[in-house]
Amino acid sequence: MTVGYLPNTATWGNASHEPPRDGLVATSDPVYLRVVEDIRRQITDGTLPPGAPIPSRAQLTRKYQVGETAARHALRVLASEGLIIGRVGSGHYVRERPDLTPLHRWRFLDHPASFAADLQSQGRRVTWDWHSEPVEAGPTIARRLRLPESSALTRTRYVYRGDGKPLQLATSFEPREFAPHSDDERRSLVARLYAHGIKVTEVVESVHSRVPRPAESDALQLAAGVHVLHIERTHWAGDRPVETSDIVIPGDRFRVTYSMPL
Amino acid sequence: MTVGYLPNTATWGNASHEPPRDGLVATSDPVYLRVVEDIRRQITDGTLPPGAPIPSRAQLTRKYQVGETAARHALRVLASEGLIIGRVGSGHYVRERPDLTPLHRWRFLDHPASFAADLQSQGRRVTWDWHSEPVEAGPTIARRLRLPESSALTRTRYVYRGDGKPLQLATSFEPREFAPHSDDERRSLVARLYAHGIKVTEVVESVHSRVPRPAESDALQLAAGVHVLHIERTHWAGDRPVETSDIVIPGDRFRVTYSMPL
DNA sequence: ATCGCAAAGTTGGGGCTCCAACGCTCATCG
DNA sequence: CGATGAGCGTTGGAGCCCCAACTTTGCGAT
Repeated sequence: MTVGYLPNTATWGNASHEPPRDGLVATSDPVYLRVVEDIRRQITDGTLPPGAPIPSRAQLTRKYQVGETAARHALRVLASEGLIIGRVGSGHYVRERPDLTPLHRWRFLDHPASFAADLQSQGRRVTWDWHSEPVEAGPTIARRLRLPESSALTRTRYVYRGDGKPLQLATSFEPREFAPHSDDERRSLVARLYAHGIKVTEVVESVHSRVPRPAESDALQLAAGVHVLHIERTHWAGDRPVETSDIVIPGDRFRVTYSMPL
Repeated sequence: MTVGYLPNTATWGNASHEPPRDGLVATSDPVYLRVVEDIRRQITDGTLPPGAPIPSRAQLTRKYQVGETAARHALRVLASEGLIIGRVGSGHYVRERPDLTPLHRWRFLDHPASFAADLQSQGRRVTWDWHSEPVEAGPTIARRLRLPESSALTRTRYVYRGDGKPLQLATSFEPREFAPHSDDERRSLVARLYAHGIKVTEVVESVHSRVPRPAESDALQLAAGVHVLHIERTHWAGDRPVETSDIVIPGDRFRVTYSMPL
């Protein structure tokens, strides 16, 4: 069935065909954008509340008089924007966006796991495990710790979980001579360094957003399209960096807050 | 790891064609993912440096023995991740990612435009303009300022530009009676409030990452797939919030840094 | 040696179709 | 009355094709 190809009515110039027909024209060039914009508007202005079903591909083609490709493309764009989420066999729905749990970075500053402490203070059960191993600094970390690239460091990787689900990854780098040897020593970085005659005076954090690396996406069980917040934290003793770590958290579930007294 | 799925023998029977042929098979479920993962790996490990050309659709179909749809889909995914960028008529290229300019949020705390001050201290020319208008608080801002929803506020929208290009959007909300009436008053929020007998004691910032709203994407001239960093900043006088603003910056060009003394 | 132009290649918008895995609903059977 | 299963609808992967707008390249003419 379906022999030869039909003319394929106007891919580009559908000038003469129909009068505007749909409310305000807008005539925005790509057809799928008309669909995207219309649905996006309905989501942001609340016409379609979280959980509401989005018309299916078939329905969209009818409603907006577009081909299946366009309908499909529109849905994919909205999904990659995180506005809707598709469930196979069921349909697309307006994404319930979990409200962003605040992480109060300035409290619990010297705590074995400030992250866990903060969440626990919010009544969540947080567990974590870690793994330490000796490494060489390498270019990036060497620059951050102002050490030669071949410096002997201890790298500790942490995985934090809330009620089983992974919430945060952290990787800490510190000169090997400072590394903790017991669980007790691990408790406080500041106390540990103090025992070596080093007084930590300042903690600097640098926050940026990026696409998760595949391993992170995997470890944090991230949905497609969600970014991560990457916090580079460095402990300083005067003008000397003594420890640095990379903290990675799902961008769709957390916000980090900082308080600065005047 | 490795969640693993089912066999998935070629959907539309070209089953018998050729033997695996390509290095380690991996057989990861969707075909397009094989392409995505391979290219992503090459980009992240530096095999494909920034600016390097990505094989075209046609070349990908040959190289990976996939259909055009899959090749296309792979490229779209990589583009929406911000790893590559497509130029019509030319090809796809590994995205040059501008290194992240740090914004030192704790310096210049009470400056008319801490943002501009920071960048100017880095030797950039920053200009900005603003527009004020009276508004009602509305649910969100009312909560942030702990005021009734119908409170009379002044909203000021700022657009900051560096060498002409837009870099940051900011929207500030403050009770109408505190709003500046002259350029001079605008200079310092803290001084202005002090004139009303209010002593700002603390600035709290909450950082999260999200997809830009269309208007923001437009105003900041964002490429597809880049997120924004959204900073909610509130000035507090004791336990009373006196001003709050939303600061939006391109997530692919900036990082925000905070310093916390111990 | 340089200019101009045509051919070839590439992206991005669209179109159509097939199919597997899965969800939902409803009627039928025990 | 409750469980079960068939059928329909929906997503998502995949394939193929057409075309407009644009870049790049290489060739031939000046």
